[in-house]
Amino acid sequence: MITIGELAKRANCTVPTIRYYESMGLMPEPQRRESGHRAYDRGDLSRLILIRRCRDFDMPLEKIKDLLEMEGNGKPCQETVAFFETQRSAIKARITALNELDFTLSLYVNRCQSSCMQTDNGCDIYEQMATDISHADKAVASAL
Amino acid sequence: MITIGELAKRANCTVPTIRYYESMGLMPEPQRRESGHRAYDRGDLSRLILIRRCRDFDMPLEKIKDLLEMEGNGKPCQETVAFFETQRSAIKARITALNELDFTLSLYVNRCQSSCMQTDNGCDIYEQMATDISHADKAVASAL
DNA sequence: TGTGCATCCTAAAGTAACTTTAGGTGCAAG
DNA sequence: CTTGCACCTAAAGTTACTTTAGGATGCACA
Repeated sequence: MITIGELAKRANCTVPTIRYYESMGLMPEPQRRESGHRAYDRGDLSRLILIRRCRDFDMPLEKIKDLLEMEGNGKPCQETVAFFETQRSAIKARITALNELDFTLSLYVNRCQSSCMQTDNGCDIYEQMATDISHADKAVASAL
Repeated sequence: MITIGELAKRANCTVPTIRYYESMGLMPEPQRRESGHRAYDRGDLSRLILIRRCRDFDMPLEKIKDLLEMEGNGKPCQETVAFFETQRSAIKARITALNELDFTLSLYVNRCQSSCMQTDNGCDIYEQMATDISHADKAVASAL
């Protein structure tokens, strides 16, 4: 049996986060020591790691709850796989959008470095940003 | 002069978002018609688009506010460029993390599709997720 | 045995960036 | 003239946490 602090360390999250998951019904109410301190076992750790992993995929807590409740009942695969495929699409779209943003940022930075930061002319980065509604925006808008 | 609905459409955001920005001091209090309806001009549109663009870069509203306040005072470049460089690093890290997540998801999906979804054996996706603490996790943990 | 100091407890409030709701006004078209 | 859409304000709700307040516990060290 391990403490909540240990559990947090091993699952790479904070102590209040674990208590929060408990209050939301994602983590079970654990056993307690005489002192009242929570005592967790290996199963709790697995469950918490699973939750964190799903959160890495931006799965909302409600969905994770559903998934965890499905866990016992035979064939969660169809639904889980479908959800994961959806997540993969979202991830790809997000990557595309981020690449576009990175490109746009590089333009701004380069322009500043080669122009206004050298010459003491005024900087027009704000005008650029406000007017530069490129194809990137549509990608971003639809992906996020 | 355009309505708030028009402005929202052109800046690709919602009407309440604009009112929210106003309440946060990012958008100025606009002129009003006799009816009390807000009336915006071209400058307001530029400003809003600039704000949205910064939000695309995940710049927090407070930072955007600072930037907008710097706008008049000569040389915002140094600070802005530094911020953008930081954002670019964050974006790159995020892309790396997302690629790892996508890869991990593809493993799960492939495994289900070639195994339990074919054979009616039980699905071990949850066990996989709970135990598979690969190198990806560290990347994710540090990038987000 | 005391005495710090980290860790634990609960309950409640705060955070970011919006969205949603409730209850009402203005305006153009049929 | 009434139907329906866009607008108004103020307040509460959302998600996934984090932070704070005010105590209790556990453990190493003198």
